[in-house]
Amino acid sequence: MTTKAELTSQYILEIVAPIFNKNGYAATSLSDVTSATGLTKGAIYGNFKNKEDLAIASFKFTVKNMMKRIADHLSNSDSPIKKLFLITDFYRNYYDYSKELGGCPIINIGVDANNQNTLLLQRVRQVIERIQDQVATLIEDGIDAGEISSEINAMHFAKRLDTMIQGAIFMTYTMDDDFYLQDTMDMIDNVINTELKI
Amino acid sequence: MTTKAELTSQYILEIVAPIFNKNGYAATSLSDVTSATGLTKGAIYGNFKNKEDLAIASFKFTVKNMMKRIADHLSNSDSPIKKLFLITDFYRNYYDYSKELGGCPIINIGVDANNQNTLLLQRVRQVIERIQDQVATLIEDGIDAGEISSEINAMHFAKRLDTMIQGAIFMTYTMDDDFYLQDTMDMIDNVINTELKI
DNA sequence: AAAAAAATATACCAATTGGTATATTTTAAA
DNA sequence: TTTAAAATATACCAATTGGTATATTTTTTT
Repeated sequence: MTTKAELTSQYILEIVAPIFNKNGYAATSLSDVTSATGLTKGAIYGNFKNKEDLAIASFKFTVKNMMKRIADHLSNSDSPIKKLFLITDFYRNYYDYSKELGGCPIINIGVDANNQNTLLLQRVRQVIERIQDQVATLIEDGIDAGEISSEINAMHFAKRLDTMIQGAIFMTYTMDDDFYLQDTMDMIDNVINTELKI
Repeated sequence: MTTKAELTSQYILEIVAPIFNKNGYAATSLSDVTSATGLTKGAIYGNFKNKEDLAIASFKFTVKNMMKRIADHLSNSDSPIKKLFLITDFYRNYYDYSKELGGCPIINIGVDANNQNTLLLQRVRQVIERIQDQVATLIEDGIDAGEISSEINAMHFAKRLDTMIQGAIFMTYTMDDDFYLQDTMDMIDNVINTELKI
């Protein structure tokens, strides 16, 4: 059964997660939190230990949303190589989608937490590792299925993919220009076609 | 002649620029500034209009340092194509070097200023555009010199290069792993050799 | 419906925030 | 070396910060 507090916690995160994602930890004050939610400090501190706890929960909330969205998109095919193309397809719409979340949580919190908040940085690293593991597994599945060249180093390629995608997201956000994201996805599609695909 | 205040301004920037770069705007307080410099608010506000003015001056200071360093490195060759390789060569040592600056100013301030500080974001965009223009010019020079294929779209390639480099810097910092930077430079060198070089 | 428990609101706290007016010191000009 | 000007330090300001103790309300259990 869902208690009142659980509903409130969920409601707080829905409202607050994009704010932390957009502004970062230090630039988000508790008055931002209370005024956005319409709740008082009593309600906030009744549901979260402190500001850091709320920021971490917010990051987890945003990432969970994002990961579910990717997983849903990838479920449109059973073929590993097609799933790879579905990844680039997902990121072609990422600028619009991620704006709803307050930006890309990995870049925003990754940069914000570096030199600032160890716990948050740890979380970001875990998420990056998880994503890379999933992509690497996908590639290995593709090799096993005879869709992808066995010459490919799965984790190595996963890291390259991730690096290019993060670069594209950063550039698109900073320059407010979707070209970077689209062009990078073109490039990755091309690599998949010419280097991975059998 | 250099006045006392000019020396002080310079001194303040030397100390404070890495702090703003590391922590971001909101997470850097004026007490951080005074305690790091050993000066009082009187001295700070005598030399800078306000916190924002100091943050912008800090960003300019850091970028100037970085741009000079790149320019110096590129002066080791007159050949445009060799200058391209010198760019990747420069970024192979970027993690260590940029740590002295408090991190990569483009990524740090780019992310920090987005949705937060319009003036700072404008500055970041200008720097990115300047860098891309310089790389594009380099490629055009290479085409004119017969070193680079005339098939190459200079600005297009400059943007791709920039995107990959920023992605690599972000990943290396966030994961504290120089692999991303080294591997991306390997990749770019390979692209230059196989797609650009005549 | 009454009582117990849970959740939220209120009122407060000391510390810190960016910023300023003014006093003091240091520098440069006469 | 005196004097004017420039630079820096001091002392203060209201507003805001994250956080807490307690009062009140709401929910759940009996």
